[in-house]
Amino acid sequence: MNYISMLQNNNLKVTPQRLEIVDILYKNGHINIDDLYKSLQSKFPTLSLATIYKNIHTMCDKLFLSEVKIPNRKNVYELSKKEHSHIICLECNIILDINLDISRVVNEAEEMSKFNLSTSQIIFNGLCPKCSSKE
Amino acid sequence: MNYISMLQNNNLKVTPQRLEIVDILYKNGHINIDDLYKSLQSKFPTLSLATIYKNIHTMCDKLFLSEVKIPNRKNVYELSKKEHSHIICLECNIILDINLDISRVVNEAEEMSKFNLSTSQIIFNGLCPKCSSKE
DNA sequence: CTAAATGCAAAGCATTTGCAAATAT
DNA sequence: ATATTTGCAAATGCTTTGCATTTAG
Repeated sequence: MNYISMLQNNNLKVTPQRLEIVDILYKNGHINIDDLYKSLQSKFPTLSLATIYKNIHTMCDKLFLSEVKIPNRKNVYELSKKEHSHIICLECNIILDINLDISRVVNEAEEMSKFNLSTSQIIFNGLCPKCSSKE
Repeated sequence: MNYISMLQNNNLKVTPQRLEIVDILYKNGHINIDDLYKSLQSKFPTLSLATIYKNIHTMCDKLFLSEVKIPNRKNVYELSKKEHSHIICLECNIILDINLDISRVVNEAEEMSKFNLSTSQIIFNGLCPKCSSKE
């Protein structure tokens, strides 16, 4: 699906700033506000942080962006997609998506807690292959 | 293990403020800075937020407190214990600990990613039994 | 042409810092 | 007696708001 219709479907005007924000998110996967700001500076020298905050929040409200809260780190944002887990290298800080079958664990959690579960967040921390081999 | 030796073992002086903070954490399980502040007001009318922040951070640094980052909520703190997951009611906001066997999922994540995993955070969202029955 | 978005400056919160006074050991 | 901790006030930093100007549709 292309960014333009994604914005239009949500009654958001297609501005160059928004297109670039979405493009950066698409290419980077996960990015925090400051890095996003830095990435946008060259293309939009006058762009303000306020614009980024406003856009990130409207897009999160429209549910096509998601906020990811990672321990000891600034929040990062990603384009919403099928529920997935995150895996983070404690050395080089790379963040990857990973699709796991967690149904067993969810079922166990429901049985134990008697909760009716709807969503979950899973973050794994460790060392990526490159950083592992350097130790 | 008692709070006093927990503080002493970490070269922290045993002040009434610290004892009460730890006691509240022990009784509440999970609490955010503001609620902690409110809970302490009656016992310590002059206690300042700065003291809470300083203490929470030194205790987190000493690793006997842990910060839990929950989507759409303020960070909460808990006494460190065996790794466990959290389960949160979207209706009444209660936060519970749950001990699950996640070894299969961790193994699968390691195989798929080739990461060397050390820790993980898992948060489940849903409705608790009480809130489920009200719907 | 109109409603929405941008960008600036100011305001608002949450958190941290500096420092004098109080306290634990 | 000394080093640490507390609590205040000020400072910092991140995020939001208000508003005039610009832009998309």
